[in-house]
Amino acid sequence: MTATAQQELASLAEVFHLMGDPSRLSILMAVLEGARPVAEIAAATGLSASLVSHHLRLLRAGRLVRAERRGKQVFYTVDDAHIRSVLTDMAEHVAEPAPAGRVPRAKAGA
Amino acid sequence: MTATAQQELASLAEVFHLMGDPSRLSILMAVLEGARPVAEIAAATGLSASLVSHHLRLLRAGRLVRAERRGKQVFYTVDDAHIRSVLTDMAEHVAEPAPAGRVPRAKAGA
DNA sequence: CAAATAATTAAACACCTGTTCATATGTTTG
DNA sequence: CAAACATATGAACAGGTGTTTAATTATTTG
Repeated sequence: MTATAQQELASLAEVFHLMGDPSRLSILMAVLEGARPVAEIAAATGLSASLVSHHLRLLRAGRLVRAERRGKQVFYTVDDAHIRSVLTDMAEHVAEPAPAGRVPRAKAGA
Repeated sequence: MTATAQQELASLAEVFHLMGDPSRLSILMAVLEGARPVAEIAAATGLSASLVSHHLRLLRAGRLVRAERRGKQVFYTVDDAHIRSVLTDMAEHVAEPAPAGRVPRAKAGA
């Protein structure tokens, strides 16, 4: 594997890692439709403003969301269209029912 | 937010979390094109067979990969087409160059 | 400038997670 | 059955991560 491929893999993993936390994911969902201020995101997700802010910083650093200040408030939105399609795709995947008789356990009785 | 929505969110986050680790992501990449035995995955990714096996168990539990035994070897493949499209989509996202003048720092000089 | 609102940051804690090393399980072959 | 190969599992360790509480920095408004 080339060095640049390694780097792209790391970047890709970083993005997924950012989406792999329930709090962050709900934040992303909250700003999926349009720009919203932090307090509103906090209210919508049920998380504290502080925690939301913490996560938003990570999401911003990973370029998953964009920030725009309007007066006292700071509005956040999803940065990219890809994020949108990914969230949609994965939602479908998760929605699928699990085919029976998969993921066999190691032993029957144990 | 409804209780089921919370649950779907958790499931969704779990899937992303599984993809959010460089080792696991490289394993997924390795089995993206077709079924491969553990030893081959280990060789392709540069990870130990033990570590690959550990991760494969998690990926199996999350239904991201499927296992099939052929003699001494166990072949693994990506479980679902959605995973494929997601990986493709996100690869594109990451490949995009960062627009200049984003993610402003807190202070100019500091 | 002081007060109030909105958001960010810092420090600390509890918990989880990836990795390694050693051992065990399963499977074929002599 | 014993040996060899392929994979899986268990225990233990190091480092990372999400969350909370408290304090701080912007921004508007009296």
